[in-house]
Amino acid sequence: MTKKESTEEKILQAAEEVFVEKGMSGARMQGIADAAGINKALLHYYYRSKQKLFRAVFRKVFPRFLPEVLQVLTRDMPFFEKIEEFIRRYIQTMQKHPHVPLFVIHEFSRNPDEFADTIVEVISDLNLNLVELFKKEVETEIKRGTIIEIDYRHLFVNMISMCAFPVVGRPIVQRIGFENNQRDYDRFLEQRKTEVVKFIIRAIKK
Amino acid sequence: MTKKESTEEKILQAAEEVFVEKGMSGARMQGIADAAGINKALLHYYYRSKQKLFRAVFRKVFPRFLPEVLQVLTRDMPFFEKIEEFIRRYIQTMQKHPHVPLFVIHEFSRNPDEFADTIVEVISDLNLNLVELFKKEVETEIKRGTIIEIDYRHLFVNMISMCAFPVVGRPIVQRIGFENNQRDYDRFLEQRKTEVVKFIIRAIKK
DNA sequence: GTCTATAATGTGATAGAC
DNA sequence: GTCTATCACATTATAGAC
Repeated sequence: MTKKESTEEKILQAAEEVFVEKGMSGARMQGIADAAGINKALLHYYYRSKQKLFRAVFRKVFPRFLPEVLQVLTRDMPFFEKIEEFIRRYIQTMQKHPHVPLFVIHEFSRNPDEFADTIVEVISDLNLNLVELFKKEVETEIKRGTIIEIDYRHLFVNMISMCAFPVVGRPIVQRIGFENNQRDYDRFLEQRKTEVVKFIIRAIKK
Repeated sequence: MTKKESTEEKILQAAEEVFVEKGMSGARMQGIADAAGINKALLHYYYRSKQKLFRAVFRKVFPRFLPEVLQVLTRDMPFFEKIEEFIRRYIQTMQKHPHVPLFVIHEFSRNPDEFADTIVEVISDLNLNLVELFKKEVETEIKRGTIIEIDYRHLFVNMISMCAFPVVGRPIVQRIGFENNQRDYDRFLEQRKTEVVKFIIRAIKK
């Protein structure tokens, strides 16, 4: 690895930390430089502007929001097992990168046009057909009579919601429902890997 | 109403709009002054600093996140109907104030200590016993044999998640799953008022 | 109470030496 | 490629007239 690549990578890494924590408008170039252990001017040498650096970070982080986990949907395994695997992995990923969903949603909400192309691009690469694939699979199971009649979009959003929201809203949910006890909430999230699966399957199984 | 109260209220209203849209660090005092149709200096005359003004806004907006809707839980009505009413109202409130949950979560995450007292205070006023009350009600239904054995916390978080997340994550979900069609997504949210209820009841009914 | 003008500082970005 | 020094401008906040 050349020295150039190393520094550039170090900057991106530091920028990710700072941007994800403080958001675009809250982050400071000086803070990123400090986190990277380099000089402010170098940031501009490599990335020209704060906005361009942010775009690079967003491009890097976004895929984790619709994690590779979606790939699970392509596997050849029974429907219920697939759901189980999906839930387990999605919560796992959220636990590993707890700030990602809030970061992605927040920045994208504030500035949809800025990142629409990035999202479309990433989706096209990874997941375009995956939603369609999920739809077909749900419809197949309905015909088979293994699950009840249900709109695949509601089912899918229910799944994502129950996995992502407890992580996105953690600061508040933990404080209100768990006396702000971190260990308890970690246990709670761990339990959800099985609880959510049971809940979903019970809701749709015929 | 005196002129003083009127101006102060106008400022708070404008500040709410701007802060909720851009966040604490993204908002500008000039922008708030413009939105209120007054001069920048007046903001400081009434609220001394940006931070103090923001605190006032947060204090005002937060209760909508755990809406008065939680009060539904205190009503004397059958358990399943109560759930139905809760879901319907919660989604309704989120539709009406779609930016609130993201705003509250984002700002609180970035600065928990700054708002912890506000949250505790509001919760104490409104909802402290409500979670406890929900717990008892769930346990009663379990004993009665009307619903399956389930941890009330998972059930409650599931309910909140399926209502709030589709609104919080709307910009992205709408783009990925609904070709960014606003009407379709509005319809989708409207459907959820009944779909989520059916989903939940099916998941817990014995 | 409300305004204009301005101070005081923060911040993104660039120039230029090495 | 990396640094120091600095510019240009945005932004919060205050002073002081009315």
